[in-house]
Amino acid sequence: MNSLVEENYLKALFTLSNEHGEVNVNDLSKRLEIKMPTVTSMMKKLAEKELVHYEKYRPVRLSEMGKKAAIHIIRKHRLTEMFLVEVMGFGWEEVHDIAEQIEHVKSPAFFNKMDEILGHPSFDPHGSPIPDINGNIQGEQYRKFSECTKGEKVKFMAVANSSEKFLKFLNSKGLSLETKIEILSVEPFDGTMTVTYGDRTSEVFSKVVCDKLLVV
Amino acid sequence: MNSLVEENYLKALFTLSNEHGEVNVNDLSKRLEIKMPTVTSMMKKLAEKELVHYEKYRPVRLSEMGKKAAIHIIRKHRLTEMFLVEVMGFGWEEVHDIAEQIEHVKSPAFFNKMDEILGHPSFDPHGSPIPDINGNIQGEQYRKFSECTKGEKVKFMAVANSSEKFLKFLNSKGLSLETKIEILSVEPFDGTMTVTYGDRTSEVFSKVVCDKLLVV
DNA sequence: ATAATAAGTTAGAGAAGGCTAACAAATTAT
DNA sequence: ATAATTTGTTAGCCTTCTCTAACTTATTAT
Repeated sequence: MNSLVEENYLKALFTLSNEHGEVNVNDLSKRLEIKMPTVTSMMKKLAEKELVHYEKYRPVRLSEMGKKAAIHIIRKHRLTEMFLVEVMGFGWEEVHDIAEQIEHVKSPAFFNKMDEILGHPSFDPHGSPIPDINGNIQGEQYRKFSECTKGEKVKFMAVANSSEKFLKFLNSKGLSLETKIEILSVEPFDGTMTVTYGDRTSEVFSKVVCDKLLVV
Repeated sequence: MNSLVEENYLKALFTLSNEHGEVNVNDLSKRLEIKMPTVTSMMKKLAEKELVHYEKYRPVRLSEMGKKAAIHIIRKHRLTEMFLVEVMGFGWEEVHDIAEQIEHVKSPAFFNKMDEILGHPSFDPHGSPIPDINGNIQGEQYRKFSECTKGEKVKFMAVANSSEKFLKFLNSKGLSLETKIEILSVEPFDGTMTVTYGDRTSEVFSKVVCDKLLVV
């Protein structure tokens, strides 16, 4: 069995490799807010346990075993988020930190019960896919909103970041998943977009925001 | 903030002192399955943090602060058990180990939401009182069933032990909370009791079992 | 009252996971 | 091509929580 700390490394490794491809010790260090020497030594340990492939000075890759373990934790995290929103009535901006703790609970029965109560959902409240019990992930490939162009009409499907601050910002803009957005203009200089959706006739979003919106 | 490990010591200290009065290092050691020298050194640490009163070779007592912290964890544990049974549909025999993990979650909002969804329950699925948010405990004082005598008719109100094994035994005997039990006879030699309840005309319970049944 | 047993403490060690300081390798910029 | 910068590693140390071995105090039994 992997420790809570190991689980956090595996999860970070998985999500970083989905975001960037290759994952360096430095990326992990920044994501986990743990100093590089500590990360290096953990990589040695995880390599020893055959959860990662690691050679010094080279990027780190999850092994098949490591990937399986990571997906299992991500499943627990996302099921928990869904449960917190759908069953307990939390807002999508409140659930990340709680799920971050509950994902480490050791009890297949607990998460299977959540899954059952929720009717085996495929996506969490932030639009991220929930792996099934065998680790299969419904592979929706979304586009970054920031890469869309003037005149396009797209549907907001997921966020690339579940921090409370960002989600509260979206709440304040009345923007929720499944909303259809039309791009009125894109400022070439800094990527700022002017858009319309729902009853908002004209809202302006910076590139920082648009980068975190995933659409189809 | 207290660590998960400290929380477990505080909780054990609280429940043991409710069961026995004085709590010795040895009692804690047995309950937590941690060797005595480790317990001794943790007592020093908790005394340093003013969570317990401790002098060497003497029994340990929780300080007011320590008691408050312990009650807070017990509240989280019992709310969780109630939630698992009432909202998620688990059996009373399945919830202890899961609650043991979830009780350490740091999120007042999470437990307050449970409390609200459950309608501020006063007792958990095992009949133990759930402290309210201010630490007040509905102080029902139950009798040990094993101390009752022939001819008495009592009501089963709580169990003194929530282990899966014991609760599965009670399930197999069709015995659940609120059941009225009549004592047909008590064997003076070993305290074995012959009883009747529900549709069971004659069941025999050893003292080991009767000690764990709390009645009124 | 003293011997035997149980309970408690001290000392020292170890695993896990974190850190800083110093150095080495790799990458980027000139 | 070399210098500067960034990234990664090694070495050594710290804290938390655990242990065993050896010793001391307290309790129980004769």
